[in-house]
Amino acid sequence: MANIQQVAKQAGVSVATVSRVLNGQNKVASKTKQKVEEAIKELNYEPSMLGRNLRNSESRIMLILIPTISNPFYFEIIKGIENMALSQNYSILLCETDSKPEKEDIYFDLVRKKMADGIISMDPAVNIETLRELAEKYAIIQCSEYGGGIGIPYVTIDSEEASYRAVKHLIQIGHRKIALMNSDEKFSYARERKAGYVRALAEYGIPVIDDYILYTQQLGFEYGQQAMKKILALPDRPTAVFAVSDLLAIGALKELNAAGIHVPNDMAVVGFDKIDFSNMTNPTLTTIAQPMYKMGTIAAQMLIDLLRGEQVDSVVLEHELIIRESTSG
Amino acid sequence: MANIQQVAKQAGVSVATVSRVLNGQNKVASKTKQKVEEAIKELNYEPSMLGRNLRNSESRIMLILIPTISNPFYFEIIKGIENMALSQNYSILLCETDSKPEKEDIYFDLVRKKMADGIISMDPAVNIETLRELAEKYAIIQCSEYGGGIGIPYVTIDSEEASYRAVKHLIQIGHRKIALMNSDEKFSYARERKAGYVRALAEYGIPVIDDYILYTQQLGFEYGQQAMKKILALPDRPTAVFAVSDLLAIGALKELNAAGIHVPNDMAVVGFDKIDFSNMTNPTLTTIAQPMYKMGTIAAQMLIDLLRGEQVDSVVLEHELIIRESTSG
DNA sequence: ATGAAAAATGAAATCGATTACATTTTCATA
DNA sequence: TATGAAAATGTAATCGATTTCATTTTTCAT
Repeated sequence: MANIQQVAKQAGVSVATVSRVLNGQNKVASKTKQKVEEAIKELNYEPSMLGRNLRNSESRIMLILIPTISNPFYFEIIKGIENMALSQNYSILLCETDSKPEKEDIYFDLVRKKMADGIISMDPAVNIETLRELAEKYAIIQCSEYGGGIGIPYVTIDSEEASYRAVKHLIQIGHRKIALMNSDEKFSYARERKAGYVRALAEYGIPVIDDYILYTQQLGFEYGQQAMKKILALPDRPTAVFAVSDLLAIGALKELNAAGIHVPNDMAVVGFDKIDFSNMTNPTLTTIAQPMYKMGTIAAQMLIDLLRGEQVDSVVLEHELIIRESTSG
Repeated sequence: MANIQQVAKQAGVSVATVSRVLNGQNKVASKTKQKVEEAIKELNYEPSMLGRNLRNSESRIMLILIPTISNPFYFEIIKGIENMALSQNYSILLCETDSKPEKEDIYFDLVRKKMADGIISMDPAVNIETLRELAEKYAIIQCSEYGGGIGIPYVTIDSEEASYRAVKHLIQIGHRKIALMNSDEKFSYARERKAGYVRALAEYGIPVIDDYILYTQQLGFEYGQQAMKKILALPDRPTAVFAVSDLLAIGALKELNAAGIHVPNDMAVVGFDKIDFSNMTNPTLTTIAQPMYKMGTIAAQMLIDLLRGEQVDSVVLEHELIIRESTSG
């Protein structure tokens, strides 16, 4: 495995010249350049990023923190991040935290140890205080989920408004007994989506019934199924459910199917995220679409800007209510 | 951001001593050790992996090549890899190739440039010749999908046998007109699964009908839907379908649903992979389960062994036919 | 107290690149 | 042809760790 010294020797020039050829910017006489390129080819030389990175004090790696890889919601975001990163010569380290602080810390260490230049955090469970401290020394962007007011730039959608629209849609098609299948309120998105739910109900003078609001520990089919079981056991059963995640909604649909309850006639269902699978269910799922790919590219661009020392501002992207069979027989 | 020099100065020792304290192995007087540790704490020192990696000529990063992140089949494998990697102080760089050689090459470059120590390839589209060449100089493990006979260790299941069992199951419950929804035969798994299909039919004296074998360009719901449309248009319609991926099978189910064809009564369906979704469909999907998590941990361990210079042998893991509603009314 | 062996520590080379600064070469012009 | 500016190239420091080998300190039996 040749190094730059050997290339220099082979080409009969100094390492500086080889480096200049490598990086293209500086002027090198075309004859010299040719000699160097030949030497590179002959020796099958590939510049080591280890050396380059040390010298440049950068790793050109960005850390992506996600709670779990199992939620397809993250797919498109990751693709967006990856493409933007790649186009600017960054690679991405995908880190699944399982929403556990210990695992989070392992990954934070990678930044502290210069193995990664910055972080795009999508983990709603992230310890916000740790994140804030870290952000003082390192470049961090929040994507999708965020803690406001801590000075870390984020890109997201207006969850409150999206939720409001989803619930309003249910009300407008005639529902008044609407359940909310939420996740833990320690997550900002959970709080916001609840707020939107409450606002929509309030606007139509519908009282908020505590029993209609369920909390799931995690996002996953099973949790949606369980929550739906509880809803079905309610004495005054709701006629509609708004779930804060497609995964929950799909689990709910499954449970409704099993119970022989017709969707949307007996129970309407709305999800959130528009994951691919939400169009494969029977009936297909009404849901909120987020511009995930775009969110990813923007997050990556923001991080790169931040790393360049530029000022970056938070971004709120548009969302869209996608009406499908689960709310329109 | 302190470096080892400053710690040494602060502690009144040499950098060698600090390094020894850092790495624990060498004997350092406990008094000295304490001084150093205090200095580390005072300066908030974190050793830079850039320096360490350059010196050690390793990056402690392993590359995971997957065709697309959108197939949940990879979830558990990735988790397995990640956990094993983490436990041995490796990080994983997740790389989506989209089965495009250009993208593949970008990632291969990371290995050539020492940004990654080795590769776990799960990409069936990977250029096998490139991979073989690369394997001469770098550590590579094939996971799930593999090219045999090129001397690169792999961990996988017996796809031919799994496919044989799936089709045999369909035959045993009474089907004789069985379609195969395959993907491109450039992939080894596609060839093997077809072979298993053919063997099962042959065993029962059922002729192979070319029209019953469909090829999809990719694995994805839409492709399953399209293929099912073609099957439904067949003059002598099959009564069962074996799809080589759950994604295809789920798309097929969707299409059957839309066409008002009852599963399994009018058409039985078998998938492959046992992704989470496969239990959420209506009806639930009969499928082949692979020990994905285990496959991941083994692949990671194999790569680490390879990096250590040890001899590693290929592994074939068990699979299991999971019979659910789509084949048992 | 002495000396040899063992333990602890330090000096300096090394990994492989980039780059500031110094030096040499080129080349147009007087 | 001599001269000076511009262009090309080289020298050597640097990034931040690890590690070999040399040196110093400690330990302990005599």
